[in-house]
Formats: sequence, structure tokens, C-alpha cells
Amino acid sequence: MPGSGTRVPELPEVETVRDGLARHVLGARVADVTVLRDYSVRRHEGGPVDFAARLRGAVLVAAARRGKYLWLELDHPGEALLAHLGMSGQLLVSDPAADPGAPDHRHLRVRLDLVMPDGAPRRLDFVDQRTFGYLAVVGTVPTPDGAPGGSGSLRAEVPDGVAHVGRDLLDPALDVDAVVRAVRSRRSGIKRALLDQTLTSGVGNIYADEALWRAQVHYDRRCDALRPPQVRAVLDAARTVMTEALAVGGTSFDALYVNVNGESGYFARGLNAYGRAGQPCARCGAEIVREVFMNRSSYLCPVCQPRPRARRSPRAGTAAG
DNA sequence: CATGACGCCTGTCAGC
DNA sequence: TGCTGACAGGCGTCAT
Repeated sequence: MPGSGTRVPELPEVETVRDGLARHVLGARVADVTVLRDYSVRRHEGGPVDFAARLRGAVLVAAARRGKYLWLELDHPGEALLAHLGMSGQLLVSDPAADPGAPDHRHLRVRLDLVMPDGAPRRLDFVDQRTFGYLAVVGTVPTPDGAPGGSGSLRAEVPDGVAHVGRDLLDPALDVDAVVRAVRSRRSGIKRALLDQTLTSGVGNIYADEALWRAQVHYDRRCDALRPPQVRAVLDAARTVMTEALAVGGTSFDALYVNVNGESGYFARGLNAYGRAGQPCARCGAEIVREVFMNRSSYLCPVCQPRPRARRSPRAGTAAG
């Protein structure tokens, strides 16, 4: 049911958040920091106290993203506030003066009290039910390929710890041919490669299934057995699906409210595969099925996405029969 | 280096 | 009613 269901943020959702932050908190100075849950800053090396100390007084000067990683550059050169939303993270911007009596969100983990350049107070809350997400203040390093790019900043720097993440499919500096080669050098199933954030980033379980459905490729097709045009078609499908979701989900940010859960792109545009077990395939009418792959659900059309012939020896697998 | 399994977390829901 | 286990699942870590 909508409202309580989980909507895991993938690239379009994170980009929508980044865009909202760019429009609502840039130029703000951090007046105060409250860490309500230490675990939510576990990636910050110096611990919660140091996390707050490093942020106090800093000005947020840019909002950038690569894949599902999001960061706010600080006016302290070479430092950034890194955020990953994990499975349930939200960044909520509000005006604390608008409704002083409003109760805090149940899953509030970190609060930043901000002051805008004109002196107006503003609040940035990190809310995260399942706490797979995190915030951290980290240094920035040059991108491995030396090229600018990414979304929201044309700077050639990324936070330390994000350098290993590949450019995403919406990044104009992405070398698609190189990604095709890298994917085809793998022996794993194509879905595993799609989810590998070091090859190309931003694709999660939901958009992976949608891309494979669209490209009519089974999730367990071996990467090194796919022809280059097939790999390219899968990547193109992933880009298309995410672009469409972004177009739909990105329209809900006129309010002073940055929300990854409220009007998520993939729910607004509708899904063709993910979560549709038992329902007819929109293309051929066959029943969509759910299977377990990599310990997570995979939804596919068994007719449009035929299973590859036998793969390697099923040594440790449960030979479900 | 490539590959794949595991655990971290909280909340919901089906089944007993 | 209350307990238990399955499920959701990104990603860092570890073993092979």
C-alpha cells in the first residue's frame, strides 16, 4: 500500500534530492548539528562529536552526485558532507519558523540547523528508518579519470571513498564503450554487473529488473556471452528507464521539501516487471514471475526474457526441482 | 584482480 | 495475543 511501503532510492530519486538541495540549501551556513543516532555517522572517521565540529560554521557551496552518492561541498576547501541514503534515507528541508510545534520525524537521525545568506533559518533533517544510509564529512580527491562531470558539479573532484564508484549512465563524461568492454570481461550474470557500482553506478534492484525487461534479457545471461550490441542495449534501457523516472519524480519539488519517498519516480511512472509477479507482461501477456538471484528478488517475463542454457555446475545451489 | 557470500539495520506481515 | 521467521536490499568486508 502506498504511504508505508519501502521505496529504495536509486539514481533518479537521489538526483531529485540533489536538485532539491541545490535549490534550497546552497549558500547556507551550518549553525548547529545534532546527531541523534551515532550509527548514522559511522562512516565519519572522527565520530559524532568531530562530525558536528567539522560542520559547524561551514557554508554549503555546491550539491553534487555520482550514482547514488550525494554530497554537499563545503567552503572549507577539499571537504564535503557526503550522504548515502541507503534503503530508506531522506533529506528533508524545512523552515523551522513555519511550524515551531511540529513534532520531529520518528526516524530523525541527524539534524542540521542552517542560516541562509539573508539570515533566514532553515533546517536539514536526515531521516532514515533502516539506517543503511549515512552522513560523513570527508575530504575530496581528484577523479581517477581526471575529467569533470557528474551531476550538479563540473568539478573534477569526488569525496574520498567515492572514487571507486563508476560514472553513472546520466553522466555526460561516461565512456559507454569502456563500460561495454568492462561488462563483457565479466563472467557473472548480467544483472550482477548492472548492480556493480564500480562498472557504472546508480542502478539498483528495481531499475535493473526494469532495464532487463525492456531489453528482453534474462538476468543470468553471462556477461562474456553477450554481444556488444546486447550489452549496449541493456545499458541504453537502464538509462531510458531512469531518465523517464527522473522526469516524473523530479516535478514534485516546488515546495520547500526535499523528499525521496513522497513522489518517487518509479511509482509515478509505473513498473513493467518489478513487484508484478502474477500479473501479465505488458508486452506479451505472459505471467511475470519472481525468482531469487543474489539473495534478492528478480522479476521477469519468462517468455520475453528466456533463461539461458545451463550455466556452470550447480555445486552449492539448491537444485530446486 | 575477479567473484560471490555474508552481515549490518528496522519494520511489516504471514503463519502458528 | 504474542512469538518467530521471511522479506525488503545497498554496499562494505571478507574469503576464495
